[in-house]
Amino acid sequence: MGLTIGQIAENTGLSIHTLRYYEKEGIMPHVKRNESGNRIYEPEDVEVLKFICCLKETGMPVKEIKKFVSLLMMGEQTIEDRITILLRQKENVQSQVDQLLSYIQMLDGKVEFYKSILESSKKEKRV
Amino acid sequence: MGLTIGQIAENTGLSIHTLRYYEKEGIMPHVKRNESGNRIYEPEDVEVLKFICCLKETGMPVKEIKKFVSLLMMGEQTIEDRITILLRQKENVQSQVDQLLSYIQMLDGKVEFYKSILESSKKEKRV
DNA sequence: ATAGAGCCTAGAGTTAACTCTAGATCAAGC
DNA sequence: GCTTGATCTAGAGTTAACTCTAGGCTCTAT
Repeated sequence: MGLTIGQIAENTGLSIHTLRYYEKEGIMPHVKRNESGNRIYEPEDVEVLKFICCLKETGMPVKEIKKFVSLLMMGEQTIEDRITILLRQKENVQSQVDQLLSYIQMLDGKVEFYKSILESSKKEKRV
Repeated sequence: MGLTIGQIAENTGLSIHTLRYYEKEGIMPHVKRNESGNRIYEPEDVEVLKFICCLKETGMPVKEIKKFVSLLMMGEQTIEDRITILLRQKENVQSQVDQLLSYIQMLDGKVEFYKSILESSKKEKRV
């Protein structure tokens, strides 16, 4: 068993092109092939892919993801390095969240400002 | 009074090139010039620029920022449209935040998993 | 009056991350 | 046996958002 590239594209939202690109670039470890050379994704490949998407979506550049994946493929002696990378990434994401929350404040402030302009122009018309 | 492009670059962190590019692309309204043709940024320009940075940092593409800025320049009759855009952007940012928080969970989960591997390999050595 | 700093424009170049194309294989169904 | 649909590779093309270059002003300090 295992899924074809088309099925994976379907249920990750990534395109087939992107999946092949990820593999070519070493962002995704090599995936097994069947007799006719087609990629077959096993459940653990799907897991890895999802985690890679997490790294990507939180803004880790492809080059660094590549580094992380190469640690992955080197086995258990790289676990401490992987922890270090992930903890740094987590801090990173946390400060992104803080930034975004302050931008929400800013957007809100502007909306309120605009609303107050609308209010006062309504009053003017009423006068 | 007013600030030069170099001073603005200094205190926004944007490069001089980027500031000119923003103006050329209509992302930033036209800035006044002095007698010798150099840009002079007034406090209100700085305000607008900061807000543009907020839109950009929250993921609004340059094309849409452009649209927003053109509404800005059309005056008060576009305020309702601006509110609509900003509220949509706010929702947008809120769901980014939610996403990021769930990714933090995921990173944490992986770190814990790695730590448990380290723990159990320590025990093995001790045995 | 000249050297240097900071500014100008137009337009070319770069980078990251895809995205697509061409030409080929291969298994399944009519 | 032939078409259709999914897959393959290598490599070219695209897009967004800058980033830089060349060649040219203008003000200030020596």
